[in-house]
Amino acid sequence: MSIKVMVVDDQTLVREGIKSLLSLSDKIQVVAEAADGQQALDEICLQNPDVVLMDIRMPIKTGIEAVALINQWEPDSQPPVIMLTTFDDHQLVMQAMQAGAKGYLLKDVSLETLVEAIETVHAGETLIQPAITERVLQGLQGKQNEFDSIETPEPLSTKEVEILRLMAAGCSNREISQAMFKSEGTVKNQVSNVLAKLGVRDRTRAVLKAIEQGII
Amino acid sequence: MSIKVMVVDDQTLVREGIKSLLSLSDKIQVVAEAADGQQALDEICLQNPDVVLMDIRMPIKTGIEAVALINQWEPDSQPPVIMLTTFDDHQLVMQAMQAGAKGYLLKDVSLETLVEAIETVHAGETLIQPAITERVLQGLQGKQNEFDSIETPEPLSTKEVEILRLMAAGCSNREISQAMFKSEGTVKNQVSNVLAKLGVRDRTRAVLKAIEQGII
DNA sequence: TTAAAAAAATGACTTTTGGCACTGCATTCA
DNA sequence: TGAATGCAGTGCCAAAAGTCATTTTTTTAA
Repeated sequence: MSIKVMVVDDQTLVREGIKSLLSLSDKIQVVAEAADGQQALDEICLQNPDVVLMDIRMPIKTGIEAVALINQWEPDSQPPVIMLTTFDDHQLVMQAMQAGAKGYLLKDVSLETLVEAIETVHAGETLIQPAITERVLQGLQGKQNEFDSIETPEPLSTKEVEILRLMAAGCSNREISQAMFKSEGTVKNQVSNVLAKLGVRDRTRAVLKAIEQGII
Repeated sequence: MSIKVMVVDDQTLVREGIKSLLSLSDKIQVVAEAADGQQALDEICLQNPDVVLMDIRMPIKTGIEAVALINQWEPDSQPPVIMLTTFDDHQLVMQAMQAGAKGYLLKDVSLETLVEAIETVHAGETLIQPAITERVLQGLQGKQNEFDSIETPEPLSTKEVEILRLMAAGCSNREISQAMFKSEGTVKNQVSNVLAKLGVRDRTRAVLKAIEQGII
């Protein structure tokens, strides 16, 4: 029994393309489509899809409005909605999630990933990607979520900035220790301090944050 | 005899979708694809498509840059290029036209329109306002930017780009594995491949390189 | 249908990272 | 004097990252 999917996107080429693509999978059956949020609502009632793939930016009724309205229906008649997004959409994506979308995927995703995501939400599970792609969407100049933003931007000492610069140059702890004539253990401690002050958990993010904030 | 078409778009879903869609028409045969301008140039040499459909906004080399470079080739080896654009972005479109594109289409067109557009440019005509555009082209084809990438960076596969983007979002291997519905071991292998192809030794450098080259 | 190729997974392994607790040392300031 | 602070170092530990060889699965092509 294949999963009944509905595709909502205002761009004909994209919508038809995704339809055509999904038709290659025998696990998926595209049973409906729509070019805007309003049409989507109507079609869902008519066709009862198992899963809805919905673009965010659409005329008449946006994907966000559509999701919000779907969420007011009786739980049994609510199909899970996966938002399809581009890199430009971060704010909208968060709105959509709050409105009740079950997850979102970048359009930059492979067919296999898409199919697996559809299967996942159809099985009643939540897409894990949201928490992750959020950061992709936010990109380099992303803003923090509310919890992080309470952070006191704890100032880095001169040495810590030096360390951070070397980290951002791609140096390993050992290389940093050699560059700064310190023991590797000391460097590790310093790196830990930097991570803590920046509120991140590993050096990759520290570097990203440093670039973000123009520290380097 | 069908028209050999190449599809260039960085968003996998869109690219594959258009490919799949075009395959429905027996007038069209998709013989190649690419995810960025650089790949596009390589593929054109290899596959000799009759017509190229190209997105404007892409990493590494934009559609505009790619068109500009194609236009430096010998006239016989220049396939006509149709730009695909998401929004009505006059600025970029005009740049692309000046760089030598034969026309542009919004992605919001039907399959039939797309096919007709392909046939049109394949017949040697220009898509929009031929008289005017043609003149504009004549006047502005002298100046070219010459940035040749001497290094041939080994091209990343679709999945590898997906991985790299997640890496650049600060995701751990485990998070990536969850986002892509793969095992952590597989992700480690893939990450290793990405590192090798980028010629770097750890993920921090990979991310830095990705940022440098605009992959993310 | 079978063979070859690509993608995915596994397991064993080494290195790197990051966290933590604790010591020592020098400087500053009340 | 002594408490506080910042910097350096040590040792230990667990987790994550990265490498490699190999197997299994899936896809693709012949």
